[in-house]
Amino acid sequence: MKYDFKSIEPKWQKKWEDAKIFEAKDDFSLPKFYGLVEFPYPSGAGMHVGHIKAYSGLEVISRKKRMQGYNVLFPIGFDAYGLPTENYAIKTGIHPRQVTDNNIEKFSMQLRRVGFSFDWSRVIDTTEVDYYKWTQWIFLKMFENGLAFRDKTLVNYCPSCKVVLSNEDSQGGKCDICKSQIIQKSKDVWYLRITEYADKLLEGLEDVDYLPNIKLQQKNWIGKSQGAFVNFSLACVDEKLRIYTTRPDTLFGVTFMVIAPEHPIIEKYADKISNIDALNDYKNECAKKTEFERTQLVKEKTGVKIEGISAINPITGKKIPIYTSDYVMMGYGTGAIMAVPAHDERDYDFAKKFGIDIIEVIKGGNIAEAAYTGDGEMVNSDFLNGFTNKKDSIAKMIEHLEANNIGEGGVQYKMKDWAFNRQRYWGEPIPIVHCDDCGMVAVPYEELPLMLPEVKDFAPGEGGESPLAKIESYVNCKCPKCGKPAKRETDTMPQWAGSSWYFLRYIDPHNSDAIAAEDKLRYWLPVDWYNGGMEHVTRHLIYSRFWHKFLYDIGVVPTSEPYAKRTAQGLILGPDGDKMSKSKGNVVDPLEVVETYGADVLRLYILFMGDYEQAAPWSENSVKGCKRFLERVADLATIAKGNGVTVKLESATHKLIKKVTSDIDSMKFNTAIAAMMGYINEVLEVGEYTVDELKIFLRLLAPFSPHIAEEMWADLGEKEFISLAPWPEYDEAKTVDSTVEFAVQICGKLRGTIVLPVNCDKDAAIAAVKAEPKFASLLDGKTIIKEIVVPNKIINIVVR
RNA sequence: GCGGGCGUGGCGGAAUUGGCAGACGCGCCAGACUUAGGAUCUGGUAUCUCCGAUGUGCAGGUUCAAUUCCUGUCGCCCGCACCA
Repeated sequence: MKYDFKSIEPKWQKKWEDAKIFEAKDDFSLPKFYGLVEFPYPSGAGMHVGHIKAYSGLEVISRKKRMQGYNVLFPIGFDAYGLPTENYAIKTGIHPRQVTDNNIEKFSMQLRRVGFSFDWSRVIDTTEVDYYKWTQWIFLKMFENGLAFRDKTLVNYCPSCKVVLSNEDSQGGKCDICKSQIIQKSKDVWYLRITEYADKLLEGLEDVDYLPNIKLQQKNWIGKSQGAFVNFSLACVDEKLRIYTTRPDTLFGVTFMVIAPEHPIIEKYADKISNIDALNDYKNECAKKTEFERTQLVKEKTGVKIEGISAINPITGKKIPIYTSDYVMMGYGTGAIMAVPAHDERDYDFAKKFGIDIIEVIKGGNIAEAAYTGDGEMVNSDFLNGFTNKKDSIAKMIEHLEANNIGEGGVQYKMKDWAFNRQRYWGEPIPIVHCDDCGMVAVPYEELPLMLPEVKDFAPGEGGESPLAKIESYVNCKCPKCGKPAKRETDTMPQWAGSSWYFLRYIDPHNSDAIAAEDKLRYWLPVDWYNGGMEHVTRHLIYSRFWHKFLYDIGVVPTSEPYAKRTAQGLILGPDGDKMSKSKGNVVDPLEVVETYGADVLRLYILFMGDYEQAAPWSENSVKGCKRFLERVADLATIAKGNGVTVKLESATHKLIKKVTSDIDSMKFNTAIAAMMGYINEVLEVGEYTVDELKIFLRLLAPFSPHIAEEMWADLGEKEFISLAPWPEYDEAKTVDSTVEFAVQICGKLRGTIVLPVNCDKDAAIAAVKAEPKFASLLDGKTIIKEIVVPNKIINIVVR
């Protein structure tokens, strides 16, 4: 058969679509499989080979599951709100709606051209009214339950994008979108109280099957720590300074305190502080630095002593000085710390620089040289002296603190509440009305969706306000509560909003009464397998788990976790081994590969290039290798004759079914493909093959390269789609040969091999080796010390 | 700094309850077919002082047997980062 992929591929893509064979059925009696891939942001650049890799894994798994009789939901959609589209609209004057529609059309065409078995009847677009109505609905539910609130705080602000960013979007002090330096700015901000779900998000990890490093990253992100809150009395004023510490048992070693430059106590007692100007100068200096710069200055500690007020160590009664320093952050704990210079490196550096006492309370180090952060016996600590286990000493101290009303045990999280608004046009409008009398009032549910209004100018205002603020007809409204004139919230939601629940909408995408029907949610949830990039495992994955857990708590969804299993694919690097980027000119266009080699080759190569979870560089020559393989497969049609089995190939065929089946389940696509290649090499060597055997092989190949599989399947007279044909079964007994080649070692050195019956017992194996002249000569005149036989693998005779 | 991972031919990578290192593919070499070959086919391809020995970053250890386990060390990658 001539391998004419250019005509084969579009033909079968059309047949699949016409027959709707990949549409999931809402037949709850069938076993189900819900495979989810991260839906793309439809950028103008079109698809990237990385998208193909991200989807190909679950594509193969879904296709196999379908052939195994599962009712498979394998959907796709578009996460279409976002800044690139809006920026493009500002630049060109084309409406973001138009830009989005064009890009989605382009992506859809490209995805179809690769032959993915997505259910196109369930496509969603987060910017469509029918979709964002429910995004707003969930927001209102959160508002109703006190999880969405407004607060004035210092925020990460990108002066270039003119937008407030979450901590997650401003990592390293750079804007996640345009990479420019972010600055700190005081602003009214919407938050989602994700911190209230910190424990649930942490505990939920116990019950899900995520890759271990993904779980770990989530744990680190949540950053739970156990410790205690301690209230330090201040001398001169009637005030307690509250701190958080993970080592309350080192309280006897506290020789000073440090508060963040922005700590409110400075302003509150400004009249008592003699060097208030110096403190304000220091604070202003710190405000100029971004958080990034602050965290970069690890070497040299800076700070100012607060003159006029000091603290009292609640346990020793000693008066200790208070300093302000930017190594203490307002955003973590209470913005104040007790400093234990002997046992904390930062406190040690600070104490050395400012000449503060250092008191050892844990034995084991040399505090004249450096802080000792290890474990050891407690000393200089009164009732804690002699404790050697840190758990015990901490427990004892917390007991003491609580008994004397000085403090109490408590926990802290690194994770902060989620800044949930953007001053941008292309996002979901926040359905809230500001009324002078009633405060913040929710738009009534029956008025949803709150439509995004038409504007002429998409650019944000100079003051950083949303473009929506310029539209008076939108802003001015009546308070839903009291009916008086009121103003609408003009900020929109961040891009993460729509993707936080999209997997629920696929289950029932056209439902106008609910997110999805209850019985459908019960049947399809949880997502059985979710695959996506490592870059999303701390933000999107945590946000969407948070939303899901909230929806579970209010009875909307039936499972506490959205995803039963989560994996991540590795990057595809450029041919030069660098990360693909336009500026480096090493980007591979998947559609060009489809044009030149075919979609089947592209899919096969991307899964063959290496371990699915590892990064691997692109190699066009290897693409050609995959092409050659499929051409050889096409030629099998001329070799295959008759029915039944080819004796020489029977066990090879059963072994192959076993290998491919188990390798797909564990995402070891590269070795599954290697096994298929090896098998075909063997078939060509044997030179005979039956149609029955070819049909088995084609079904194994079908999830990887479905078009050629369909074509050859049809050529063999099959009337149904191979995509729906039953997955081949293997007979375990037939996966073993009657004889097996043992490696023969003398004293652990390989001396040759010997063919013996399979499962041959130890004595017979040893006897066979001794009977073989080439081994016998090596044993001549030696004393046998030990004889080791590993069944069907190795025979080792140890001699002296 | 803390946490996680990795290190195997010229290249991508196989091989783990410790059991024949280099599967499969690329590249390369030789040959066949050919006016031609950047097509196809056949054979070869870890290294060396090649009837033998050596070899999975480096140095040790455990074992009949180590890519796999242990100790030390070097190098690279990723995540978090003054988190109290």
